[in-house]
Amino acid sequence: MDDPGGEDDPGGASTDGRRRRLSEDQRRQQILAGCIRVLARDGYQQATLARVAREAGVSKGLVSHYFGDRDSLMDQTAIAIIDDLRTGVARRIDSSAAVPEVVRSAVREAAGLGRTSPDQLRAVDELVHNLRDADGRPRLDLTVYESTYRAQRQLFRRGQTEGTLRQFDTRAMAVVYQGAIDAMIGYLDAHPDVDREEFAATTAELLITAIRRPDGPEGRPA
Amino acid sequence: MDDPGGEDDPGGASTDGRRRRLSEDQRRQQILAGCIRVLARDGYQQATLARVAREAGVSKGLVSHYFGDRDSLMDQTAIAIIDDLRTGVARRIDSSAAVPEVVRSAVREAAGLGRTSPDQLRAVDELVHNLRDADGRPRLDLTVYESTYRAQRQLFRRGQTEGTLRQFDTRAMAVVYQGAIDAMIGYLDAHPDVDREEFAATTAELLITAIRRPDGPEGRPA
Amino acid sequence: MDDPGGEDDPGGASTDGRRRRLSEDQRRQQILAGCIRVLARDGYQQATLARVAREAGVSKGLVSHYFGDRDSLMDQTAIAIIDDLRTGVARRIDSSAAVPEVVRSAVREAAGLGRTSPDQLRAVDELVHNLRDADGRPRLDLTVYESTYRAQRQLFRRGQTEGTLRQFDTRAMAVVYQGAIDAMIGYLDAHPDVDREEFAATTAELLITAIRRPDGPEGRPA
Amino acid sequence: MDDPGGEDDPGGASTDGRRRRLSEDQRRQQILAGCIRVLARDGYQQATLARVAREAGVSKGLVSHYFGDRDSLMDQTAIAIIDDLRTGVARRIDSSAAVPEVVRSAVREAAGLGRTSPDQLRAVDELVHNLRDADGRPRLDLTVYESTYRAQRQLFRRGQTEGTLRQFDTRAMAVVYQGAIDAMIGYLDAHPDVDREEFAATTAELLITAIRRPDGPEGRPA
DNA sequence: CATGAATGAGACTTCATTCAT
DNA sequence: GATGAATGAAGTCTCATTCAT
Repeated sequence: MDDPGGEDDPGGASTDGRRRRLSEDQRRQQILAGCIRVLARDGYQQATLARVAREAGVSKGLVSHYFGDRDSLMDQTAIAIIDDLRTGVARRIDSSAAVPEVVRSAVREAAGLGRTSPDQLRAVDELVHNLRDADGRPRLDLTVYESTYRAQRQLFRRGQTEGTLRQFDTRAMAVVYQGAIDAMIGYLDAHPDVDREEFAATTAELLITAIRRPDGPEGRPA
Repeated sequence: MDDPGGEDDPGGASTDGRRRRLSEDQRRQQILAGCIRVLARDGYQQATLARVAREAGVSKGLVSHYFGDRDSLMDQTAIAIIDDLRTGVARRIDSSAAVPEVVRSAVREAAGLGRTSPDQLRAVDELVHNLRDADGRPRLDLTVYESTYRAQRQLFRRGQTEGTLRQFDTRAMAVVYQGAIDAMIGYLDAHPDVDREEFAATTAELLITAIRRPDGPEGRPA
Repeated sequence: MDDPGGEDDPGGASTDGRRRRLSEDQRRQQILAGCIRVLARDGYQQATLARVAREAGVSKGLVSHYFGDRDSLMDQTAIAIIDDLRTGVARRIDSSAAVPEVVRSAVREAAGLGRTSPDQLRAVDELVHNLRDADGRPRLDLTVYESTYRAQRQLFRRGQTEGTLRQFDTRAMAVVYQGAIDAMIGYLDAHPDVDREEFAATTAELLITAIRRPDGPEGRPA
Repeated sequence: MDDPGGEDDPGGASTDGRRRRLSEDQRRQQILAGCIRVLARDGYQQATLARVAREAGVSKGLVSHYFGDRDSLMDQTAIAIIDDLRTGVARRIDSSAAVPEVVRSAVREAAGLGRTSPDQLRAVDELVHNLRDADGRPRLDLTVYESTYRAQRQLFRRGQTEGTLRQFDTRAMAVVYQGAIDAMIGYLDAHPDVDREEFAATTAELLITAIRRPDGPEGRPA
């Protein structure tokens, strides 16, 4: 192999002082990764351009070059994370299964994210709570949650139609459900000693208990 | 009394040009109220000392005088809000009632807070997500939630002992429960058109369904 | 006099490290004076806020506090200089005298400005040539010159009516006249060794020769 | 000739994506033309290397390659413009004609430049007012104007010797004359609606009136 | 030769904090 | 006690310059 640059250091600071010319996409990924790490570790306020650049192993100017101003960087970081997380979870869930099973899978996957993508979760939390529009109003709160709620209500309605779920207000349940998931993620993040699989399974059963058809064909898993 | 300023203007900017000499406690309340309003309206980042002072109708210097530096002001604001909210909710709930009834009351009260104290809720949310220790780690997340979880687990255990609740993992359920409450508050805040009472009642029943003893003495409300 | 602050240091940097609380007007004057000196000495580009602040003997923050952003500072500096110069010259000229005499006075006063207010002249020159609107177009060029031209054309017309001046295009002459004045100021500024009074008198006669009624009542001065 | 690029695109951005290999001189002209356009349109401050390069249709690196640093580019641009303008005007003027006629031609040509070379005039104005030596002092003011004044004084002396001009201080008159020309150019630039030929002729007569021998052989033009 | 990705110095601006009044 | 003028430490952003490709 002639390629002297065989190392792959995706998202890591290259600490050799040399300039490296990377493709635009590689650079953007590198910077996004640094931004996510800083957000997760230091919070939105401390996620200054200087820190992001240092974490990504690039100069401050390059961050501005690729992402414009700070607001834009944070916006794009949020979008990238949300997209990533959704894609990943969606890929690992068989959403055509019986609804209680989908709920189990989704809770399990959500808990799994806390292990596989803790930085992304913390970062997106920072972003959701801090990004604001130019007029000062929260930027992501509504958009993100509304689309999530919509998908969950559709899932619940399917379960009701299929008879695995009892009748209930899908809107309220979507809020309860998502709130429970987020709280679980936060709890697991704060308590690394807890058995994640077990906690997720327990949580899933609690939620399923709230929604399943009491005498329905879906009982507890063996 | 010669004092012409007999008015009580709790939390409002005094627009008469005269300095008023208020008791230390009144001043602190005045400043805290301003801080809460700014946090709720503009978010943590924009809650600068200048804005807080202007909103409270006092000088910047006075804020520093009473609360030290910004971090300390925010800390004390968070503590004051949490204390306020807890005291208020606790006073309006008969915690000795049957557990499902306590849950109904608590959910209803939580929803009511969104109407009576929206600023406090938004402000405390900002604070919980942004306050950090000197070493950069989140300051409130653990402390606040742990004590809440503890109280809720005790409540659930009582219900299990008394037979109104079925057996379940109280830890996981506390997390689900608190997550649902928080999500409901956020949802109601973002959707002012929703009937709060009804949404809260619906939410409460969803949660109760998850925990009540199926054939227990506690059925659904008439 | 009880006033302990008897020193007058108009426009000079107070180099004692102590804070001094001055009236808003004094501070503004102090900063404007510093800005003018820097513009005159270093040019528009080098007139950074840091230099202006250092020259004025205040902190950078104070400049922003009183003048907003850099553009606004420069705008206000330009306005202040132009106003100053016009007021001063107008006060020293008897504009009701015969027009050739007014021209002589005006040229003499213009030349005098180069001695009494060289910094203001250099500064305003920098500003006129560099200030631009938000859309990138020159900001002062037109406004300043148009009003000057207007006044001069009125003067010329009076002379023509009174018979001291011959008939000529007052618009073109206003342009020639003002161009000559500006050039003279620039020349005298670049050649400090030249006898200003004499050069101004000579210049004035050249201009008067171009406009006076050949056989009019106004001949050359003895 | 293998060179397929036989077109001459003086000063235009080449929008075909292909690199063209041009002679050094062509490249320099291309860049200078871009620099002049940017200076004329956007002013000295906004004439960044990136903009110049984009306007010229070359890369930033090439600008640096051919012109060294920004100061050097601007210097060379100024020199090129001044040289161009002088050469052009000199070629179109019969400087051996009677002096009043030379003045008429020169004023007319100066006015014509505003039509044929407005960018060059605006650009050189920006440069004259902004270029500074390393020690911060104006770079072009003196040099440029001194040589101009010298040439004009020689012209005036010839007129005095030949009897077409009266006796006057040639130094002061050179200043008046050049100031008038510059002012006229600026005025015409700001007032495109004005009849340039007529304005120039009027201006020329005003100047000639100031300097011609009253009873000399040169009267007004028919 | 030519490009433009990458750097880093430095400008502007905001704001927590101090302190003379 | 109370004020807000004043400071100075960051932070964001731009851009001249360098250099790997």
